[in-house]
Amino acid sequence: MRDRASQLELARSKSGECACGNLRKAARAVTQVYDEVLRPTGLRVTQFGILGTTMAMEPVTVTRLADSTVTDRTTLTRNLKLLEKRGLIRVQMGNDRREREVTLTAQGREALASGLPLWQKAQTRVVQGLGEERWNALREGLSAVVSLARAT
Amino acid sequence: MRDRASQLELARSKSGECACGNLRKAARAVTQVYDEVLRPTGLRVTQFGILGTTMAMEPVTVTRLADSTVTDRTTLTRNLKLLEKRGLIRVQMGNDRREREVTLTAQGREALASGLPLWQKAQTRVVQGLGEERWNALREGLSAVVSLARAT
DNA sequence: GAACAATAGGTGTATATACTCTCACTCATG
DNA sequence: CATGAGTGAGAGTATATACACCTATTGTTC
Repeated sequence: MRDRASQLELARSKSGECACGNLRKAARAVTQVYDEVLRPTGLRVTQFGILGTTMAMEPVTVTRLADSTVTDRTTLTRNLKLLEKRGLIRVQMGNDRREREVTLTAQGREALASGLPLWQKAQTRVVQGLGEERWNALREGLSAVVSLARAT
Repeated sequence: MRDRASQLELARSKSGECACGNLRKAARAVTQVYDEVLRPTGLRVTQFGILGTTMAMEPVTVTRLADSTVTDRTTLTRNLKLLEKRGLIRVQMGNDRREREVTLTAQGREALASGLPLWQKAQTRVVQGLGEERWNALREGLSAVVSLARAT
């Protein structure tokens, strides 16, 4: 059963089981819901999320923010640049001059506060659609997956 | 309690709860595991997944493949182009000349078969790390999320 | 205190993703 | 069969993502 043909049969039968594929698929699907709802704000869910996390951690360095969101540091650098260009965040040198400290601007806080009801709308749609119980289970599963992947 | 300050307090407290943010975070984390393991094949998990899905559905049109993977059609077009350039798939005109039919090449089947053990390694790491039971619950939750998002 | 390791960050390049717009083709309808 | 609606696909543009490599600063060790 180790010949090429049976390997291919195996691949065919397993093509829908990939943990990564299923996670990415769900992320794409849900991203479209949130992006659609957030559209009036001119922000995507990724950007809105960075604003929220920054709010919760500020002042915060690029690396700490990247760790917290499980994003590559260089990815975050580029995402931050877009928000900075729009005047929603400030990125300035820290005491340790290797570090950059990220903070929200007044405009950024405004954008976050005014987008919150829209975010809540999308969130409610998903959470109620799943049901609280299922949502809690999913949330826990996602959290476990992240820990597991990071530990590797 | 509807003033700006309390809105911001709310945003701060909810910044970790976002369904979309959590899904995307988990997808990033797991993608790194799979991409790392698949590295010897020169394929990323996205590409490997497209090969697998194509295998299961071939011959398949671009739109049907896009629907099945919950990917925007234009995204898939670009992903397919990379695989075509490497000679792993063939994209040719269908009987309905608007359609493009995607099939695996011999080289594509070879890549899929030879990458399968590596994929299995990553998959096992995640599934066993979570435990079968939790993994099944997660899988079901992801599936529900996709249905829900698509229905919108 | 000079040399080197360690840490924080950015650039170049490549893939992944989706929206808008456009083109090509098919089909239904008169 | 002409014409317009509907369908399948690609191009232009912009964001999201990460790896390899690089620079600047800090800390450590002799």
